[in-house]
Amino acid sequence: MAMRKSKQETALTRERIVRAAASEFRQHGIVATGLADLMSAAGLTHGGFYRHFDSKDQLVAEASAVALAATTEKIAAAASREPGRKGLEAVVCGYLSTAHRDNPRDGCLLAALGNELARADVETRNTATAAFLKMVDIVSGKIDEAKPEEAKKRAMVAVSTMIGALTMSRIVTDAALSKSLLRNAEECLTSSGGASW
Amino acid sequence: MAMRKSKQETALTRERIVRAAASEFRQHGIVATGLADLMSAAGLTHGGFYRHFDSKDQLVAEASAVALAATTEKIAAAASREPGRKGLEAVVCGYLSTAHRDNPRDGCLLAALGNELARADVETRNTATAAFLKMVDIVSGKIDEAKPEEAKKRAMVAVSTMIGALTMSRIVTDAALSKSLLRNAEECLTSSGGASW
DNA sequence: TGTACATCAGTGAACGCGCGTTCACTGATGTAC
DNA sequence: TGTACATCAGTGAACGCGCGTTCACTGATGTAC
Repeated sequence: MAMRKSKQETALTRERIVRAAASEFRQHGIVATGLADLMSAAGLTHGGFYRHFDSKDQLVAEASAVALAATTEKIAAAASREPGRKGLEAVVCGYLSTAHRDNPRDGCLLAALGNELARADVETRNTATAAFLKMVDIVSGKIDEAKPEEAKKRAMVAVSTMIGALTMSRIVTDAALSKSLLRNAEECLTSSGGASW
Repeated sequence: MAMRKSKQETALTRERIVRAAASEFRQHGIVATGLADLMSAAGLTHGGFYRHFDSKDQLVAEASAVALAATTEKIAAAASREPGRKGLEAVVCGYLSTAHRDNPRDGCLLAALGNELARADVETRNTATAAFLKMVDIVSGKIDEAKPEEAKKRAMVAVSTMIGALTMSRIVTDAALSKSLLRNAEECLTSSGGASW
């Protein structure tokens, strides 16, 4: 049963653990996810964990980085599909979809872990900060009717709105309200010249 | 040492536990807060917990209700201080203040526990839903330039923005960025006739 | 190319610890007469 | 009003359990000659 694996297999195993962690943390939260759960989700026993990582915190940092990279890539892809405001709409619609709401395990880490990230160690929070700024930059690049500085401000608020609305849509027990939350935020963020509030 | 307390004292003790829980949960998260920590924060030993509550989940529900009631009251108070848009500004400035950011233990539960609330039991989530709607109603009442239905939509988005921006301001490791997050959201939510995004 | 040996990925049991929960006990409170 | 007794808030020890972490062991991989 127990046996050494080739270097290639070892690297794949490590990736598998990180991906499983990225999913499990987003689904159940960091504190609530045990290493044993996580390793068995990756198809391994928990004893082997420390061949790959120094601690749970290190895995949290790596898994967070992987999860955030996936999200920024998705957002960048949606943004580049169409130019200007149309691209912005694609980003917002994707982020504020019921599919995203119902699948935190492969969705945005910032919305899935919010408060736990605020309590995570510095490395993880640095990664989260960088990812947030990247999202802001992508969105900002799609607001072409404003000066860059102003566009960045608006983008920062827009991303905050997306995170807040998605988070609330997952908390709320009323299905209609949950959907309204997503749709209202979407409308508000994509209405071009309309009134603000 | 161990002795029976009067009914009056018992009621006060119970209140003390709920208030301590409301603080500790918001500061450290629900899962990360142990009953022993919590009881000693209330000046008691952990053994006595079950004289007052059936389970940790029951305390979570009660503490959440108390915390959320305090926040909706604060918001209502700020809103009623001045009429119309001025009142809205007071609400937003208070919510998006650095004082609020730096003191989750007596701040908004929705921002402090975000993702953990999404995983809490139904009773707790119902309470959170009701509190969110109350906040939306208060804000909505201050948007007097729009029709009630439209005002409610905007209020829902505004509250989502507030929660998202406060959450992000706590995650981010860059102090200047953290402050920008709060200020940009504040500006955006209080600028009257300006462009949207 | 083939043989001998060191390496180390993964297993499964164990470590101490703190969790939520239970319980025997204490002794002042509250009640019955 | 005073006495006798039941109640029960709070203590502190203990319950089983799962946590993060460590470790002896296995045996195929990788390396040295």
